Amino acid sequence: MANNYSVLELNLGLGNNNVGGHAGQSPRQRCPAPFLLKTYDLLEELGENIEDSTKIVSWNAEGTGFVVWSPSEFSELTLPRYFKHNNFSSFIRQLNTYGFKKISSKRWEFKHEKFQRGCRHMLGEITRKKCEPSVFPAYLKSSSEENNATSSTEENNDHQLLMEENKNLKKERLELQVQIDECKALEMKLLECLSQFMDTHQNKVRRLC
Amino acid sequence: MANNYSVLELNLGLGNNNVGGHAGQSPRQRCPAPFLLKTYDLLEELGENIEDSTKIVSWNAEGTGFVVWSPSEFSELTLPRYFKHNNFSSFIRQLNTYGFKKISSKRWEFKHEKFQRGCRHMLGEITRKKCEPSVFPAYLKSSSEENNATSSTEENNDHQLLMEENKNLKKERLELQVQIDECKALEMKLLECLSQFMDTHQNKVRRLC
DNA sequence: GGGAATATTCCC
DNA sequence: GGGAATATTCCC
Repeated sequence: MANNYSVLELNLGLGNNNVGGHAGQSPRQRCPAPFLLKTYDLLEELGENIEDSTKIVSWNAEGTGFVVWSPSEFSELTLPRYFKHNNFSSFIRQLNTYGFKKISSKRWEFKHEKFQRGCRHMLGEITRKKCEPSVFPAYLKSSSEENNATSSTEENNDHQLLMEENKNLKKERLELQVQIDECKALEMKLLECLSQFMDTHQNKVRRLC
Repeated sequence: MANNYSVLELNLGLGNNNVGGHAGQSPRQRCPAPFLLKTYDLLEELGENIEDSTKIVSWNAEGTGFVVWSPSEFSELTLPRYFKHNNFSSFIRQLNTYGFKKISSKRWEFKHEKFQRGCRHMLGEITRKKCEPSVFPAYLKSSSEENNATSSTEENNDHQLLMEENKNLKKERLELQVQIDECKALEMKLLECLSQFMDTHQNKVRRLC
């Protein structure tokens, strides 16, 4: 009773097939994130068992998205059966993380190009959004902390900024390294191309002489 | 029944007092992480209600650490009342994250200098371990975590290291940027070379015909 | 033990 | 919506 999600949890963590050697940008098939599988299954299962009048959540008419008809019931009843929480906002946060769009201001309807009825196999093409780092971001924003203006506040703040900057620098380093790798790959291709061209050319000239 | 942790969840997320402007390395008082509060409370509450013979988990005799006497019961019964899971290994992972040490090979006993019976107020001084990527090799790190090293010295040292790392990261960034520029320049040359070659080749062939 | 990915929460 | 901290999971 207490753990009525325990069975559902079994398919958690399959997402690790994602990370192996082919973690590139390829749109090829991968093991879908647990969140996507659960959300998809939830729609399929609820669609079967519940008649229209008591719909909590369902695919939209075209099957190109889904609608949460009753957020309160969805949160109370559906969410805890599939996830470790019962907060609608956490569910929305995940949708945003995976690039879903809210497509109506009047009802809770969401779409993702690769999330459609009957297309469970496409879920593997949906990826998490990545965060875009720039070295000097957030700390220009921070407005009102309860200013315990002590002598050490300034120092702490300084320290904070330094850590923030370091973190961003590390992110940036990673990105630069990726750029370099891509650059080198392109170089290789160009060189190959060039040498192949030279061979062809020589042969042609030889024949013509 | 199904959500018997719902009340306990109310104190989740108080940890946000942590993140504001003063989230530095300072050993000053902060709002303890939810994990620490829950683990502490769990020991206090269970200690009151359960007689020795059925102990699942308790403080050790000196109150300087705690013992999980029955991991299986602890996982099944205790964990889900305080956390969103019932996996002993996840609990251990959190202990490690917060710097607890397993201090016996014979039983599940854990200690953290700042985690002691009757000292709920010290929990705020326990921080998560941070991951520290390369730039700064381990040889400058202090070995023993348990030094009560005076606050200001530690802070200064930390700040020093941070600035050093920051400097190195910027240097490295510059080098990476140079690499990228070189790479791109080479690319350009290769492309030029290729196009020039193609021209020459065409001319030659034309002449030879 | 700890790295790293995903999940959940809180805040802007 | 999304940034960022903490929590949970899986893997080495």
